[in-house]
Amino acid sequence: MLDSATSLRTAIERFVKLTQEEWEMLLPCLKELELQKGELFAKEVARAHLVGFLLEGNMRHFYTKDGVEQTTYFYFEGHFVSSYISCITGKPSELTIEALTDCKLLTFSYTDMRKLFDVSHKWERFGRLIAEYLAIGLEERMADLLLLSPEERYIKLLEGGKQKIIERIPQQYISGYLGITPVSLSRIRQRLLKK
Amino acid sequence: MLDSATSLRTAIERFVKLTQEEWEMLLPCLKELELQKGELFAKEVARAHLVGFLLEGNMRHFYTKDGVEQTTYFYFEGHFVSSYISCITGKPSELTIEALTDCKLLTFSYTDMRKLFDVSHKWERFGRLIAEYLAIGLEERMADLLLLSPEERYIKLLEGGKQKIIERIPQQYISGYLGITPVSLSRIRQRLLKK
DNA sequence: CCCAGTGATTAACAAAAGATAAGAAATAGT
DNA sequence: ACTATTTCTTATCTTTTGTTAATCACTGGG
Repeated sequence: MLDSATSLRTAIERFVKLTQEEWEMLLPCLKELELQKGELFAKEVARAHLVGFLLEGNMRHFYTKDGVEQTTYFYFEGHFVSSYISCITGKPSELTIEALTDCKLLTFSYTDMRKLFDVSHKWERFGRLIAEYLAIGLEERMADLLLLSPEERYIKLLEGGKQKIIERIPQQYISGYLGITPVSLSRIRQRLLKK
Repeated sequence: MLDSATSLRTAIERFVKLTQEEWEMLLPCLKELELQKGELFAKEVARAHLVGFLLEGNMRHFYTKDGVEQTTYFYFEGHFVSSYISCITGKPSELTIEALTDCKLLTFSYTDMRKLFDVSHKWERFGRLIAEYLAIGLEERMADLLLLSPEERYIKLLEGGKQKIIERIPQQYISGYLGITPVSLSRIRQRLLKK
């Protein structure tokens, strides 16, 4: 627990530096959680508005449309996992987060987080920076979807900093992330090989 | 100036209630700006990291790819206008904001905003809530692009709360917002008429 | 070592989108 | 009111994607 908490603290301090006192405001809110491959994180926990910090493993995050799962995001160690939008809005999440491998997480409730926002300017700032970080990622994602063709998006994924996705995630899920079908991704790969 | 400042205060107070004192922290940072139809807001101002509040008029926001403009967002009265991501990241903006009609704005620099974040927990919270608001919008946008077909996205635009876009924005720009060409949008409209 | 199950590829066809160009409709300016 | 521009629609053709189904490749369990 100590090690894992340290790893969380490091992640938080990429956004704001904490005093020991500030750090100890969060500590009692933390719980450990282990998930086996295939288990779900967000669905049942959606109404509890849980935020996770991924210590080990990979997860994916998908919407369900007409009974079909559409993967839209992946999580790796050292990053926060949450249907954050549903935490923010308070509305039930329409997405599911699934462990792609066995996972270890630290969790805390967004309700507790909100309390920290209230009592601490520093934690409030953390909240701002996390939301900004989210927005930056989403903006780039949206721009890619609007400006690039599926093939260009795949090339960008290959060449861009998202190596982990290529290395660790099955293609059927990557295709969802790119907004196309697995069949179409396979064709794109074939086309690129012939160049 | 007084009226317009009141309108800005109302917009801000949809996020946080301000005391008179807090409000007066922002007041001296405000400047009025008028743009004529076709004039640009963000491009030259990108490095100044200006944030605008739109009092009158409509604007659009577009990326330029291979010399072609791709519209991705619209602004209407009563809303904030900014390449906010570039304010946050400090990187120069790759997007341009253009007045679609004559416009009146109140502006302030993000540098000033940042100072308010430093000295006031309340303003910091405003920063968080703005970023969260941005993220919520972007997440929905991204999900729509990944989950819906162009036709479904157009129908959602027709039926959803974005009436202003349909009413006031030329189709050539709407098509960019939907991620398709103007020709394709015209065909979709034709298809829907025949149903 | 074989077999079942899953994931990836390939094939064939239908539907939709992009590109380009030409024509119709709407708008703005004089 | 008329012309000039711009915007929207329509048409044609090519490219790409979606869909469905069959095949191939890989993995893990017995």
